[in-house]
Amino acid sequence: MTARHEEGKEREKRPLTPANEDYLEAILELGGAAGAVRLVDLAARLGVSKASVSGALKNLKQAGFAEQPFYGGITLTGKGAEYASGIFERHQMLYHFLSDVLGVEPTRAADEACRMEHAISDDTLKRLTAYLTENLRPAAIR
Amino acid sequence: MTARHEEGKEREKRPLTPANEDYLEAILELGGAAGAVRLVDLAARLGVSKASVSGALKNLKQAGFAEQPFYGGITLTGKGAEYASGIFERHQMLYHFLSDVLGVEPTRAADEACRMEHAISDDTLKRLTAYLTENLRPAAIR
DNA sequence: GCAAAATGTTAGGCTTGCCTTACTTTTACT
DNA sequence: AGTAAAAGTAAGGCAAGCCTAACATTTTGC
Repeated sequence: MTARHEEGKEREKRPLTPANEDYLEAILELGGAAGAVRLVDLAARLGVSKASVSGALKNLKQAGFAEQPFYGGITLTGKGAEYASGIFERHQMLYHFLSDVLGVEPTRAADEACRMEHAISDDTLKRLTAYLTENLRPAAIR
Repeated sequence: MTARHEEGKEREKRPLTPANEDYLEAILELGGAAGAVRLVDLAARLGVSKASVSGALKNLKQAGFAEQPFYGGITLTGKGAEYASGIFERHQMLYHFLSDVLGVEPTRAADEACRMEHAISDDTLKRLTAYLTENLRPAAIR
């Protein structure tokens, strides 16, 4: 969308929009890597309408990240689970950094982690994880 | 826009959209706190069309962040300069962390800092700054 | 001082994401 | 089995941001 952040070269493309990444992440969180989730629960979790979930799900299914064999049975494909785990991990690491290291208030930390998790690359995630593991080990890695 | 990140309570509202924040930041970077900037240069800097800048500028002027007394003379108001500085500082600190602390490659670090700078609160900025200043002082604070 | 080049603005469109309202389909309970 | 509740889909809208093309204005450079 945004032209100013031109993905000119091969700047580690993201196949999914931030919103879609959120949906994927929520499926993982509600159902685990294999469990089935209901559309209605996703809507409640994300605070959006059923219609929004339905629409987003269409993309995820087409792109091969999710499946829905019958009424209510939304699951992740292998590819989807892997992708979702990546997002989830970004969230955890950012939350950990904000909350445990910087001391940001939990609610705020969660909120900000949610918005940053779509911005960092695999490379940065790896480095952040290493940094947090090596340099500081407060609380536990969650 | 997004409902899922409900700004329900008083969750430190941001008066400007991320895009508008980018415009403001670019005005600061091109012209300094007081210097005048041309629309065309903003467009080039941000990689968008003149029309997009013109449109965004209308908001910024109406909201009292920018002024344009004559052809090409785009400047920041006091309020605008302050706001822009805040965004700029977020960018600097995030870049510093990514690049100097985590060792992320400069181009990538700049890119990711750009996208995270709209997500962090004043409080987090303060904490991040303190953390970087106290715990690590690699290279210089830039 | 006047035409050409540079600059800025308007109008009209497209995409993404989200919402509401009104269906349809499935499940669940008696 | 048959109806009420729950779940899912479709249609129509809205706002943010961006684009192009056409138009208006201002500088510039003979």
